[in-house]
Amino acid sequence: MADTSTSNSETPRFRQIVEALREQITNGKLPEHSPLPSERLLAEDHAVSRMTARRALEAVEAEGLVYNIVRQGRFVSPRRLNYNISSMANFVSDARSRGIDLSIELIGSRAIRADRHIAEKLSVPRGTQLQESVRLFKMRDHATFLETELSILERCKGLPGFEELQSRPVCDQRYSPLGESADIVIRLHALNPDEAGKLGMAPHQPAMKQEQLVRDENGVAFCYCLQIWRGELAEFSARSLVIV
Amino acid sequence: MADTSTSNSETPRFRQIVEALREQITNGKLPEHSPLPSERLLAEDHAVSRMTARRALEAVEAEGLVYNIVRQGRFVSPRRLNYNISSMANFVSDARSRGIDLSIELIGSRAIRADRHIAEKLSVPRGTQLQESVRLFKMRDHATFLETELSILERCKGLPGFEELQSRPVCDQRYSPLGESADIVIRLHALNPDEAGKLGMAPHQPAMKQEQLVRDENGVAFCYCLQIWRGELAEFSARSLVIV
DNA sequence: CGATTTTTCTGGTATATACCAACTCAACTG
DNA sequence: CAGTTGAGTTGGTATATACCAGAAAAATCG
Repeated sequence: MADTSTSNSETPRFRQIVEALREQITNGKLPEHSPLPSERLLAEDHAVSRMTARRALEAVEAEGLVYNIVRQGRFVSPRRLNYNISSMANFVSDARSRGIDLSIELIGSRAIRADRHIAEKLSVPRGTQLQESVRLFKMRDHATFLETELSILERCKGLPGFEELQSRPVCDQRYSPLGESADIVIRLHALNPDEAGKLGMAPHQPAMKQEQLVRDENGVAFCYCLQIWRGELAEFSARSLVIV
Repeated sequence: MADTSTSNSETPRFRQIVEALREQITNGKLPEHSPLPSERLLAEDHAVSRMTARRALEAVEAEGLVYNIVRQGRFVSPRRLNYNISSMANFVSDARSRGIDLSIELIGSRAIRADRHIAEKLSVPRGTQLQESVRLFKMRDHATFLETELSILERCKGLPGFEELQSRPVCDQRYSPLGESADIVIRLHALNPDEAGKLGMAPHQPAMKQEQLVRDENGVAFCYCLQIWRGELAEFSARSLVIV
């Protein structure tokens, strides 16, 4: 029986396997979307147990180099999708002009009433009528992020093309007549089962959350937008003034 | 022997334990920095194996509710530290004015020469002399993020107080004479062993990476700054113009 | 040849066990 | 009483095994 401890090698075995996998991916031996060896095969190749091989695969997954389709296998992640928060309104056209095959799928759209949480964010009374739209953004049919938009119906229904444009992304010119500024918050987020399902991931996986509170020229909020990004695909950029 | 499969319950056992833990934390039964039950104890409490209890603890850890000190235990995370990228220069004073006990430890400071990677970022020839400063930011002695600052020596050594201020954070007024704007990139990042050690975490844990490229009034970059944040403590905010 | 069934593959969950390294704290020693 | 020792704790790594559910490919059937 092999040594089950870590005494004779300073770096754990699973991390050695991680190194080997990372090498193959960054060197381009494994191109985007190509399959990695399965847990069982990798275990055999490196003469370790399946659980150890699995830990290695989970680690490269956590690094963002690899994504996972539940009972299908693990694949090399595509490049990240940049979201420039200094130029939100042009996100979709910017991405497409860079040659990215970005598609948007409308998952749901309905009228709801504000609960306590969202009412507080938008500074409206509880029960205020809101329009909720949920969209899935994909790169080359690969789910990238989920967007939930909640806008105050009373404020937005007069906007040109509001009704028919539910399938378009938030803030993509649509709000030009109203939109002025947005408060943005970005943080790490662990996927809940619902989000995970829509993004084709496992729950508890690390992801990125972006919240946007869009205000009109008077500073009054009229739209709250929540984005949940696959962590390995998210990249937020901005240009900031150092001196205020 | 208990049922080892998941057939009779739709939600896995470890996720049920996650729910229970999350409940205790968010309800305030477990205050900040208080210890969670150990893996072995939790396993006994819920009548599962240690590995299952461990997975539950790793999940709440991934959610950011809990942090881990390697051979000591797991503890409830403190609140996040906000970093306003629209007001970088005032980060430290802003935080302190909100009553946060923020301290900065200078881990290293030395002159180095630009390698290919950093030379490209700063648009300088390889081998250019740079000043590297590494700082650890702590909240109440709790490591929060790691900052590596690389500034072009030639450009910065004339600045008032450059030498003695190595222990102060980047962009904290210090660069006022030069600083004008910064290009910022934020993404998910898995800790490498070095970063993990300095932050008191395990490698491969999800973290946040912020890169800043600081430019002078002519748009010429003179400082590159890399921040590695504990994922559960990072919160980036900004105010953005929707219409450009 | 097309439709259906079966087998094989995938990752997901779960257990029981084992040893290691580092930390804590109480007991002991000088 | 300060310093050391040692037992007990903690998480980290690793194995071997087992069954499940779903996807895909192969074999079979009509």
